[in-house]
Amino acid sequence: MAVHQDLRATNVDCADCPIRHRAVCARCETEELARLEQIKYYRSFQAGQPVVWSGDRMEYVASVVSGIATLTQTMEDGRRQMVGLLLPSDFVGRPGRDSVAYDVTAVTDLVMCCFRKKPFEELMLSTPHVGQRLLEMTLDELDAAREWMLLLGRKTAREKISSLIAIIARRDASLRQRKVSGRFVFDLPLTREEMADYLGLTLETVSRQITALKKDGLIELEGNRNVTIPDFDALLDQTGDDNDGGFLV
Amino acid sequence: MAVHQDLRATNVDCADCPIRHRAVCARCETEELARLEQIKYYRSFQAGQPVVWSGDRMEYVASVVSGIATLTQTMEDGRRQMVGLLLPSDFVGRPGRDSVAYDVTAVTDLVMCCFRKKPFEELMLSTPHVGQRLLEMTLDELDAAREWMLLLGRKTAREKISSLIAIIARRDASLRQRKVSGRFVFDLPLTREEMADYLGLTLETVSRQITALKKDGLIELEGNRNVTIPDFDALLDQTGDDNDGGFLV
DNA sequence: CTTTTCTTTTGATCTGCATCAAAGCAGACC
DNA sequence: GGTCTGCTTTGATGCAGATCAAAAGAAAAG
Repeated sequence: MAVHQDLRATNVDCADCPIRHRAVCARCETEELARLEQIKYYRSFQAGQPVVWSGDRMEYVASVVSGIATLTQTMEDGRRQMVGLLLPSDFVGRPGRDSVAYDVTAVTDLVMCCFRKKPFEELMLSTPHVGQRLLEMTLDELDAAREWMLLLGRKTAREKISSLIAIIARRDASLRQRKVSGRFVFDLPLTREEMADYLGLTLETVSRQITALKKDGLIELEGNRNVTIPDFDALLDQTGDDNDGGFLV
Repeated sequence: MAVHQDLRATNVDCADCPIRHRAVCARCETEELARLEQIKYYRSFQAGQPVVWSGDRMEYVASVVSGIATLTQTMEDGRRQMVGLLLPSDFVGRPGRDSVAYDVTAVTDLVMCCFRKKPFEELMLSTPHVGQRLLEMTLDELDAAREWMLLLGRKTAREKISSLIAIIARRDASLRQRKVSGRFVFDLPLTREEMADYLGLTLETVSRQITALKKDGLIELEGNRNVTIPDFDALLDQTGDDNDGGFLV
């Protein structure tokens, strides 16, 4: 999720935190920053560790400082669907509701910047900018969810994998402030099984399709995490999307 | 989307409009109501008519007064996925962005209560309650989208149809203020093809599964729109969901 | 009432992905 | 080094749902 250009980071701890950035926005009061600082704290999780379970109370809202987390839903018989992928600067939590409807899990080691919910909600009421920013972020997430629904409902396995690799490449590039063209090199943050849960496939199908993309020269692999995309547009052609560049998130 | 209990409707024109209700909330100023009235207007659409196309500018935000509309995404080769279903009291539009990313279509005759975007955005800045309510609604929609993603990614055809019928029954019942148990009778607002677009299936599969549910006594059909659910819990058992009643939307 | 058009059902066949099974690989730990 | 343990690949087979095709209803139009 992109950070506003008119915002400046004031420390490295939480450089990408969208909430905090909003608080130090040139348009806002320094008082807000002070109040956000008071209710802010950090939490760390190890790779694989649950952050919260579906149905639990979550007494804070938070943004990802570093690492990756997933939101997943699980059916009684164990079928699992990922419904959210949180990268640094993404937000999680629901002001106005105290329990979560899905499992949140740390995929890699994870640091989150948390705000206790009650004071955060009060802050939202008194400072419209914070709520405004949150609405904007939630609407972006909704757009992303709708893109994801098209993928789940109508794309083929090959299109799904191509889309996911393109999404990760793009987000990785934007986090590193690189531009979106030329040769991409990055590590897949997810296992084959996690990719399958993202895409509504089995891990075997994911593995087979990645092998196929490799054979077709659309991606190169070093080990089974490190990916190189020699020609990003060629990969985009495989996603089934209108690749006119007008892309969200 | 449920309307707050502490809100009262003041006219029949737009009885379920969540924005307007918020404006006449006992906690809010009457001034807000007056300002909302100034920027409000109604638009009607005939069944089948497009409301906006993907990529168009949408210079208003709106809530559905009566009728049904869909949000759909379409791939170049014509594959289509519904990504939103708007029933009365649902909201559509994006403060802060001027173009839409999907087609909005009237499924039945449709009346929408529209607010010109610019003044609406200004109103949001000055009256936190309106923005607050909008955030709440957007978060609800995001939860619904995530439930929908589980359906698209992991459910079988039978589970998908059962889920859709249950969703429509529940929303129909809540619109009519009936309680959620006992015998449900209602009309399907969607054609088989529209249901297929909702569920990520083909219309033939939808038809076959509906026939199967009928044969198994889980639903009764009169014509091919009017549905009776003799035993709602029995239908819920077919959806694959934890039917502990803790359901959103 | 008849004709046209759209929607729905039903049938036959095909195929993409799931499932089941086993072998290959790589990092962690002793 | 060797042995685990968890991840990934590859193979063989099966099946749910797609596709192709046509008939049967239902609603709209003349």
